[in-house]
Amino acid sequence: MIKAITGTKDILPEDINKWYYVENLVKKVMQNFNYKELRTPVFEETGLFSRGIGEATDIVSKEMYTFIDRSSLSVTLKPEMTASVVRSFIEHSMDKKQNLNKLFYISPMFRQERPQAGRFRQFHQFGAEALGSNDPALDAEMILLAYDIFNSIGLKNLVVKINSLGVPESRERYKTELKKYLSDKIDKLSEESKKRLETNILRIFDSKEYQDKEIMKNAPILLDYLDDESLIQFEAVKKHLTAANIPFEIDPTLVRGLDYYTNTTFEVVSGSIGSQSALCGGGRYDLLIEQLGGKATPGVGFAAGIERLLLACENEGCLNLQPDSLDIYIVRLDNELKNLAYQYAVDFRRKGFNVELDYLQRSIKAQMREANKLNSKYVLFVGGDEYKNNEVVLKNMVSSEQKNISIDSINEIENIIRG
RNA sequence: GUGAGUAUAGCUCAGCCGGUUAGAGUAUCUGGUUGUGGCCCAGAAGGUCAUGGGUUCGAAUCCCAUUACUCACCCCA
Repeated sequence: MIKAITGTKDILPEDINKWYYVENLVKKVMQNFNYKELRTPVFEETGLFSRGIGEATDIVSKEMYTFIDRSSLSVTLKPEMTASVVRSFIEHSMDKKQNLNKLFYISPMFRQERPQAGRFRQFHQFGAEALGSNDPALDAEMILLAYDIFNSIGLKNLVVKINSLGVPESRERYKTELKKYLSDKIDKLSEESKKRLETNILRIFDSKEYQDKEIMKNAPILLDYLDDESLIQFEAVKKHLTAANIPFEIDPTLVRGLDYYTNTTFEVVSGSIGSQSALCGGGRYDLLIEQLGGKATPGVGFAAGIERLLLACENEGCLNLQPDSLDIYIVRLDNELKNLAYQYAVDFRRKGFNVELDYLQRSIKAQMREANKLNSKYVLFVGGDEYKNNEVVLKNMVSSEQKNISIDSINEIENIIRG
C-alpha cells in the first residue's frame, strides 16, 4: 500500500470544518487589522532561503526540501514564509505603491525534521508581515493579532514571551561577553552546549541539562547590552502591550533560530500541547529586505502553526463545531420514480439548498437511516399513493410532522424549509 | 541526525509465561410485516495478527532484521 510521505497528513473530510473555521477566523481578524492576503508559490529558488534565513541555521543547513529541477535550477519547498513575502515585496516594488504594506498568508510549509507531537514535514502556517515602518506599535500589533486569534478560538493556558535582540553590533558585543563568562566553565557544560559555544552560543540558555542551567543562572543578560535606541523601542512595545491588555513575560533567553531578527522577538507558548509548545513566533527584521536586494526597509512579522493550534484546541476541548447537516434528503418510495426524485434534487440544489438522495437503490428504511445520519432537517418523500394524487410528503425530522404538498408547489416547500 | 516505546478488523483495543476454526466495543450492511429515521433487538460482512527471516512438532504469542508510527532530544510553527 502506498502511504503518505513520513511527516505528512491527509486532512480528512471529518476534520475539514475545523480548518475552515480557523482559516475563516484568521481572514476575518486580519481584515480587522487591515492586512491583505498574499499568496506565493510553494517553491522558490534555493538561494532566497539560504540568503534570507541564514546559511548556518538548522532550517537551511539540514531541513530544507531542495532539489534540482529539469532545467538544472536548485529549488526549495518553502520552509517559512517571510523570505518569500520579502521576495515578492521587492519583485513587485510594493514600497512604490504604498509606504506601509501589511500582508498576511495561510500556506503549507515544508521542513524535513523528525516528526513528533506538533511537528510535521508538511505543516501549515498563518502569519502576517508589515513592511515599511519601524513603529513599535506594529511590533505590538503582531502579538495582538496572534493573541486575539488564539483567544477568540477559546484557548487558555497561553503565555506571551517577548525579548529584544537589539541590533547586530550590540548582540555581537554581548556574545563576546558571554563567551568570556563561559570560558573558564567549558568543562562543566554538557556536550551539547559545548557544541553550541561555536554554533549558536545564545542557545545554551535553552538547555535542559541541570549543570547548564546552573551555570547560566549567573550569566550576563542580553538586555543589559542593548543599545539605547533598541531599549527605547523595547520599552515602547511593552507599553503598547500593556495598553492592549496583553499579559506578557520578558524572556531574556528567547532566541529565534532565524538569522534575520533584530530588536523585538516574541513567542506565544501553549501549555496544552507537547514539548513543541510554541503556537507562534516572530519578531522584527529591519535588515532583511536590504539583505535580499531591496531598498533598506524595516519589517516585522509572525508565523503560527495551524496543526499546533488545532492540537491545543483538541486538548483543551475548545472548537466544538456543529456537525454538518442537510436541508433536504429525498426519499424515493418507488424505484420507478428515480428520475422525479432526481429532478427535485436538481431544482432544490439550484435554489441553494443542501440536498442529498440515494444512489444505491436502497430500501426506504435505509434511506431514512441515511437521512438521519446526515442530519437532514427535512425529508421529501416522492412516490406512493400521494404521487397518484399529485402530491409529495415533506417531513420535518426534528418534530416528525409531515405535510402533503401538491407536486408542483416547489415554492411552498421552499417557504416551509426557509421557515 | 540520536534515543526510547509501539505495530492484531475502517476506528479503539483485548488475546501474548507457545497448543483447535483470532475476539470485544464501535463504525458499516441487512432485517425487526402493508410505505418512515433516531433508541432498542437480531443477523451478516470485515483480519497474510506490519513485512522478512529464525527457534520449535507447533508462533499473533519467543528471537533477529527491516519498515512504519508515537514520544522525547535537537530545532522550531
